[in-house]
Amino acid sequence: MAQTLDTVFSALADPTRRAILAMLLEDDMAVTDVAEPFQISLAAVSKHLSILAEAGLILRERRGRVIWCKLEPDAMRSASVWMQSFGQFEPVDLDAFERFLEDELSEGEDAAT
Amino acid sequence: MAQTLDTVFSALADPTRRAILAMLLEDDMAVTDVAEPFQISLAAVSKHLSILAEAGLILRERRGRVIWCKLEPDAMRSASVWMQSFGQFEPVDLDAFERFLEDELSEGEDAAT
DNA sequence: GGCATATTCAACCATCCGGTTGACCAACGT
DNA sequence: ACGTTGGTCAACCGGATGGTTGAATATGCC
Repeated sequence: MAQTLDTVFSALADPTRRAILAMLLEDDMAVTDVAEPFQISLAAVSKHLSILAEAGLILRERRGRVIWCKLEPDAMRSASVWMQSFGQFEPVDLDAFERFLEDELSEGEDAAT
Repeated sequence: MAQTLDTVFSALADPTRRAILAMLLEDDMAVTDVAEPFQISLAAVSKHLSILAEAGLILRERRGRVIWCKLEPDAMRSASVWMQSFGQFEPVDLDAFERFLEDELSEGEDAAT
């Protein structure tokens, strides 16, 4: 969990990882379930999850033989503050967000195809 | 100016580039002046500027034999919206921002040393 | 024209990144 | 105890990234 601007921004720079975060926004998920919609190997997804965890963006917690992934959105705060300082963007537009999320999800899956 | 989440986030993932953006927040600058505080070659800085321009984060405009770099903070909007949607962060804390900026600047210069 | 200044281009290098595969370890069911 | 399921590790591969240097281009000055 280095959680520097470097690690956070570069974690967010990959579409697969952003898609994973969007999925985790819905609910906590097991690694295998996270991997399911993507075409890449489980090992590759596992690496992505490690990068997200290293950036502090998710937590992984073993329960039995399943490892549960949980979003840790607080890790984005410093990066968000950094970005916002560059322009006084209007408060979150949820409609716009929905659209982004959908684009992102399909993008992520396409990328994995 | 692709200006996708991919290009914006990966442009922001480099400390030198973030330092450059912070410098441009103060004022428009010529390429040579942007390069001055860094220890890396002018060519390297020029590449960083290309990446920032490609992400839509800056504009480069030739005036005489000098190329002026200008911040284009609007390019951060979609990325900012994306991030904010993950947690309802409080409105920008300017004090916190000042601190980040200073850290970033010294980081960037250290990184270049 | 000829020189200096501002910036990019091109080739090259080492390292990082995202992916793969196969071996490995852990925990559950029977 | 044994096989199965969940997940990571290790080695490898090709392509991107950040840096370098030296040549090339463009503009301004005398």
